[in-house]
Formats: sequence, structure tokens, C-alpha cells
Amino acid sequence: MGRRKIEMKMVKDSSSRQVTFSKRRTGLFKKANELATLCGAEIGVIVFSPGGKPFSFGHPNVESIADRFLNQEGSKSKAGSSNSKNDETVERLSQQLDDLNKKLEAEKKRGHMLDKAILKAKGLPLKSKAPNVHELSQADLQKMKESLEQLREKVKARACEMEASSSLLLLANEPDIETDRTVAKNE
Amino acid sequence: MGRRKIEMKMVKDSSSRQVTFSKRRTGLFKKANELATLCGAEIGVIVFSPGGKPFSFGHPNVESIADRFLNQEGSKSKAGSSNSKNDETVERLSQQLDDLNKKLEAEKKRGHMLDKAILKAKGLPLKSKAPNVHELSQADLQKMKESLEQLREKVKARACEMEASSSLLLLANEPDIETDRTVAKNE
DNA sequence: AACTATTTATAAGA
DNA sequence: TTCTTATAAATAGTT
Repeated sequence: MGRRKIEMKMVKDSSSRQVTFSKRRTGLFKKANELATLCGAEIGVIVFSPGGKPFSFGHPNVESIADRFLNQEGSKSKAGSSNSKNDETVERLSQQLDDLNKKLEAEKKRGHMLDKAILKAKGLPLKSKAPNVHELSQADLQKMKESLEQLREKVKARACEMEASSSLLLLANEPDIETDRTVAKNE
Repeated sequence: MGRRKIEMKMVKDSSSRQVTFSKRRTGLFKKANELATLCGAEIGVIVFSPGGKPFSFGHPNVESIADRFLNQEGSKSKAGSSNSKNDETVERLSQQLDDLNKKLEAEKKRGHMLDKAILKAKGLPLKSKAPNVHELSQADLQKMKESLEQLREKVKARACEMEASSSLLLLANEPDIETDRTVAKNE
């Protein structure tokens, strides 16, 4: 978003990385604040710099949001046991798998287009070495997609089980809830 | 940032607010992901929609970051000590999902690149069947982990294949290969 | 810290 | 809801 487009990978130069971190952290918090303001959403952002220093933004405050998220009393079982945390993790993994599925489908379509494009444009000797490299790639993507779907099913199944059984577990662990609005320290 | 500049006030129209929330949440997660990637920072973002639905982004995962933040001083390890193993596995799964996303996005970009440089479009339908497996626990988490590792290998393999086979094409067209991860769920 | 040239994000509209 | 387009913002490279 500046003079040049940059590669999405770790900035090598330590000094530049620090500058980027600082600028983008500010930008991220600003975006978070706008989202909270415009939509009345509750948001918590926690950032640990590469040096391990903590920064945070919260509306209304990070602690309550983090706590609420970790114990997720909203729609699941009422047991605030250590399992609910795990439960939520599994739930999120499931969501991420869903997301991956979408990406894979898009990628598959694109892959077919590329196959045609490549053959048409150059008629490269891709078939000589083995079956078409891109065809194999497609097969792999298909396998990946199927595997991911299986995993998703397992994860979902497990989430349900945990929900059902977690209510039997201990309820004696509640992290304290603090109050604090926007906190952003400079590194 | 669009057709018009908008006031930083709660969007009145419920419908528009929902759209704004969805778009900006996606943008926020993307920014968070970029910050994590570029600077090697650990980031956790938690968003509760006005309706109370939870969304989150985490690198490597929200839980560990939230925990670390809430327990700034020492370790936490609440009650369920038998869950530590699970937590560990889940953490690894999260890490691998992250890795998968990274590679997939890299390919996606590569695809865009080739696509852009070469041809016009064409799509195709697709569907697949996923066995519905229940009963998941320690052993299953292990399987999930292994599956993810296999997938990662496949993706890695494909990435290499494409890299090798597309170099010729790339030379004749646009260079520039990037990587980026994006994890965002829609409400 | 400021300053731009560019790249991104996104408000509207379809 | 997804995509497209016109603009507002964010920000990479500089000074």
C-alpha cells in the first residue's frame, strides 16, 4: 500500500520490520476501533511483538472479551470447564477447515483454467515426464479436499460430544475479569 | 474507503450495518494476518458481532494468545490436567492448518498470476462425498494430525511441481511470487 | 516524524 | 450474498 507492493513474508531487515510492525499495529487497532464503532461490535485484539512485548486494543476491554471467548458461555454448554476451551478450539478448527474447503474449490477451478491456458499457449512437454503435472495437482487437491471434509466431520462430531459431556465436569475455574478500555502501549 | 466517506458513527440501517460488519471483519482479519506474517508477531483477534456471534483470528491460534495475555505472569494450566495432551495436539493442528493455508494461498496467487497472464475463464461443478465419522478423542486427534501432515506434504509437493513446471511460463510473463494467509469466516 | 506514490480496503451499486 | 467500481485509506520507500 505504498510506493511498492511488498512480498507477504517476514521482513528481513530488523529495523524495517520494527517500523512496519509499529505502523501496521497502529493501523490494525484503528481498523478494530472503526469496526467496533460502526457496527457496535465488541472487539479484542492482542498482539505480541516479535520481541514478546504485549499490545492490545479492546472495546469495551480486552480482558472481558478474551475471557468471554475462552469460556464461551454464549451458546454452548453451561459448563465453564477446561473442556469448553478445548471445545471452542475444535470448533474453530472446524471453521477453518470449512474455509480451506472454499479455497480448494476455487483453486480447483482455477487449476483447470490453467491447464487449458498452458496447453493452448505453449503445448509444453508436460506429459513426457509423467502425467500432466497440473492434472496430478488437481488430483492432489481433490484428495486434500476430501480429507479435509472428513476431518471436518470428525471435528464437528467431537465438538458435539464434548458439549454433551463437559457439563459433568468441574465448574470451579473462572479467570478474573478486569475493566479497562483501550490499551495500546508503545514498544 | 469507498464511493464516499462515511461518518464514524454507528451505521443506522441494520442491513447496511451487517454488510459493513462482514466486510470490515474480513478486512481486519486480513490485516492481522499480514502483520503476523510480515513481522513474525503473534496475534489474536476476537470479535463479537452485535448479535453476539463470535469470530476470531489467531496466529498461531487465539487461545494461546488470549491465555498468555490474561496470565501475563505465569503459566495457567487450570484444572483438567489430562487435557494438556489434547491441547498440545490441537495446538499443532492449528499450526499445521496455518501452514496449509499459507501454501494454498501461495498457489492461489500463483494461479492468479498465470491466469492473468494467459487465458480466459471456464468453470466446472464439483462435489464429493465425505464419510461421516463419529467418536473422536485422543486417538482421533492423532489421526487428524497425521492427516494434516500428509496434506501438507501433498501441498508442498504440488507447490514444488508447479514451481518447476511453471518457471518457463513465468519467464515469459509476469514474475513475482507471493505468499499470504487469510482466515476469515462469514457470519 | 513527515511526505507521497501506490497499493489496498471498501461504500455503493448491480 | 457475491462482484464490480469509484474513492477513501493505509502504508512502503524516502527525506
